[in-house]
Amino acid sequence: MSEERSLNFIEEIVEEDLASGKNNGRVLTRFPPEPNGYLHIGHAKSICLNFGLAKKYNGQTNLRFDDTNPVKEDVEYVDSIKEDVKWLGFEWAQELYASDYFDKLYDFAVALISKGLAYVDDSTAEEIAAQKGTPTEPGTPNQYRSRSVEENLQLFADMKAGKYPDGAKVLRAKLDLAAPNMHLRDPLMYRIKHAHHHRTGDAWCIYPMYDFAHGQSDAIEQITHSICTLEFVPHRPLYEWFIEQLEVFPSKQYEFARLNMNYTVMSKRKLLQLVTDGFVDGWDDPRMPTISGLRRRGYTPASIREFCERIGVAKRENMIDVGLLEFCIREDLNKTAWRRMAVLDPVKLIIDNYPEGQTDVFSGENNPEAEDGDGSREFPFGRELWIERDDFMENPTKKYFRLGIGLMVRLKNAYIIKGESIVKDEEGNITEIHATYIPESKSGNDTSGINVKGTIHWVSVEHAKTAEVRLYDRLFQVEDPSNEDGDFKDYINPNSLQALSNVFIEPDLANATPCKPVQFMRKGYFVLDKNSTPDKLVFNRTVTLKDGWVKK
RNA sequence: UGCCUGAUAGUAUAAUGGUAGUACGACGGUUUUUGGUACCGUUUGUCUAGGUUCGAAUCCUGGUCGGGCAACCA
Repeated sequence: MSEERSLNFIEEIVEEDLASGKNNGRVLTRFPPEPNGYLHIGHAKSICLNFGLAKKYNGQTNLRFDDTNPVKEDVEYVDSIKEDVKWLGFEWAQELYASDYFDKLYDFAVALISKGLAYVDDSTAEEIAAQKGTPTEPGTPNQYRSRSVEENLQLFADMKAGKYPDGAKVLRAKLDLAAPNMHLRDPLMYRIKHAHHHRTGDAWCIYPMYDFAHGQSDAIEQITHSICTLEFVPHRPLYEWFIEQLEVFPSKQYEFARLNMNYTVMSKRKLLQLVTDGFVDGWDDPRMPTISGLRRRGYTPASIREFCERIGVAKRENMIDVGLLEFCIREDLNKTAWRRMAVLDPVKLIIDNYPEGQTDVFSGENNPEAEDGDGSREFPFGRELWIERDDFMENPTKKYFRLGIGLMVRLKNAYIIKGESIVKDEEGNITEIHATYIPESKSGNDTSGINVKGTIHWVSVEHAKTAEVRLYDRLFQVEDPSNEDGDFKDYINPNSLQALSNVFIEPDLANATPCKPVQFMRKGYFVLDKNSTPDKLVFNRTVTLKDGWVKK
């Protein structure tokens, strides 16, 4: 089936390269995160693309941390990134760091200075910005641009030696201050930062900029296909210029459109704000579009890989409906998750004609999708049960086929019952529903001849365990919070988390284990939260079941 | 009034000069001891105006609209 799928434009490029014998048939990609935040679903797209390509064409992928800005980076992020990539199911050929190449990069810079293609500029950031001109006006050179090679060499060495404070000088490429492409107007190559680096410590006080680190790292590793997102398209001429001047391995850069998904944000900067401002419970809050958040929410690696496969890879801006992600996790979990019964919003059901103190034990298959039901488990039945409050309707509409006075419904894996009467408190809330059961309708041995339309889930009052259940909704109230007026945080959905502290679950659920998703029948897929304990079970709802019932 | 880049159903994504497909969604139906699943069916599209061609989503020209670019961020 995968051979029937048409190729995306990058696969086409790779196949052309393979056909023409380029790189001797070698395919080496890289995934290059900056360790300044946690990975999100957009990174998953890039991971699946880079690792998937290598896998498909017998190549390899390096994990390379783009750690050239020490003030923003941290080992916490390095560790989380490695965990997330592994969890998604991918193996990198080498774990590398741009900082591994600092010596090499320094030599590259010296080489460019020696060729008269780079110079040390003493201007302030503001002056440099002003001298760059605007997109419609060319930039103007300053006096530093004409410094001699010897002077530049000495100054750059002094920069490295720590003779100057932050911001005092920068190293710039000498290109074209009138270039229509702003990135070619003498871009910065090095800046001074007396900052502690998470790997190189205090060995350096000058750090290369992205444009003078990324392509060079690609070349050092002999990356064949360097895949990045669309905003780097205007950097490509620079990428190629440096490679050409340095006469290093000619890695090629290709750009695809990043993933956007509605009702969330997809930038590390914004996600960091949600974390630091306390709108969520950390990077792995189940509402976050981070890999770790999705994992805690109950998403599986396979479902995320499938999602990345389905969204495709192209060059046009896109906005993916979060519904597609939900489809992918339902599709996966439907086949694997064991079915259990849990009553989220309980109301008491009393079966008047069922003897007090009597207990039946019923059983139900773990998964009706599996050949043999994937085994089964037992659960007790008694005179008093918890059922879902909205599985009863006092004045049922014609199309409602659950419980009502005089209406019959099947208790899943047990008996058919008929609603008889209700008891209300002073405020008019239903406190008890009374019903009678049909003894001949016993599940698996039904001789009643009665056909009911509806089946509802239930839990025995006497035997039920309790749990906390957390229901999640979209984090934002609008499709594209970043594109609205004002601050994106103004559009946060105040009801994105609903915690139900008194949920009744069938006894077998006490054996639930983390990482093992379950389906609460008719309610959705759930997974144990990382903070769950045997004494206080906490379930996260991954996703609801698709609801084909439109009320009214 | 610069440069780069893109435009195909509601959303994504194919068709690489030769019947505009697929998936998700929506809608309808069959099955069902989950209003789930499965299965079947319906619906909706080439930004625009010209041109080349026997034939254009595809090639050419103009326009329109979207995105990116002027960080000592990546």
